[in-house]
Amino acid sequence: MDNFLAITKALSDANRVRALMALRGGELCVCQIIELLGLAPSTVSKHMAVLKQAGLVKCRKEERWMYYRLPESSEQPALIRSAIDWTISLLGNDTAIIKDARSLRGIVSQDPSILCKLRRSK
Amino acid sequence: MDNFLAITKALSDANRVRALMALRGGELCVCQIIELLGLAPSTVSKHMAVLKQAGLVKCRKEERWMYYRLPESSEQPALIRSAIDWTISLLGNDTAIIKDARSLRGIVSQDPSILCKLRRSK
DNA sequence: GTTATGTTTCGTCATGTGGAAAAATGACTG
DNA sequence: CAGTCATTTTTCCACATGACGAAACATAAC
Repeated sequence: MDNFLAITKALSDANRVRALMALRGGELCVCQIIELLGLAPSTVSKHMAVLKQAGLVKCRKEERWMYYRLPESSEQPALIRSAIDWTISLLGNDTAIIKDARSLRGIVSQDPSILCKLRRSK
Repeated sequence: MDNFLAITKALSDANRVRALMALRGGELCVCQIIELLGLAPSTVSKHMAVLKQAGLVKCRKEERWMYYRLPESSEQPALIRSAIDWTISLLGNDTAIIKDARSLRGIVSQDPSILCKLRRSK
């Protein structure tokens, strides 16, 4: 029950769901998710921690950057796979999610360091 | 997205999930759900309203009693059916849910009016 | 040591959960 | 048929939790 509630709570916020769905195309750096959602770094960091706590995402640190990704099949309990599949099946055609996928194409085409520079200069 | 979030929010509270799962065996009167959850009537009423708003339950009023039930196939959009099936598949074997199913057998064996009388005398 | 990236801490505001009391609705009774 | 009782919902309030950003902190590259 606790695992289930951790998942449904993690999925009950629009920004977290957007971040989760954005990872369908592969891992993303935190600064790329910040750019996608348009939120403060601290807020995005906490959202990702909630998703991670629920088991819905994994992360790895490479040099300066923290990358988040969907768990691979091998590290995916049935509960998690089922939740992600369910979410994708219900939101794959959602307007906001499709819009995010479009803006992501622009975001991932740039190097993370450029995104960070641009954000600092705002 | 809004429908999805209404569902995940409704499913992110243990008492609401317990109430939803309790309806698997058929419709229940509010006073039976009050007995099952051990919460105040006003609290249970609000929980059921959240589930109803999300489309996860339907209700009908008969005489003094309000009965809640899972939506039938005919009145079940794919989004809802998928959510309920998903919840059942993940929680059907949950300890707390099984315990609830057991205590429900005692609760439904009594007439609703007896339950209400007992509660008032507490 | 300085700069860059992300997280943690802190404070604020909004939302959620809970119960008591009042209100709404339906049934019963003298 | 006015009045009471029974059941559920609505309203009100207290308290807890959650979302957000700014600033301080941690960690890694240069």
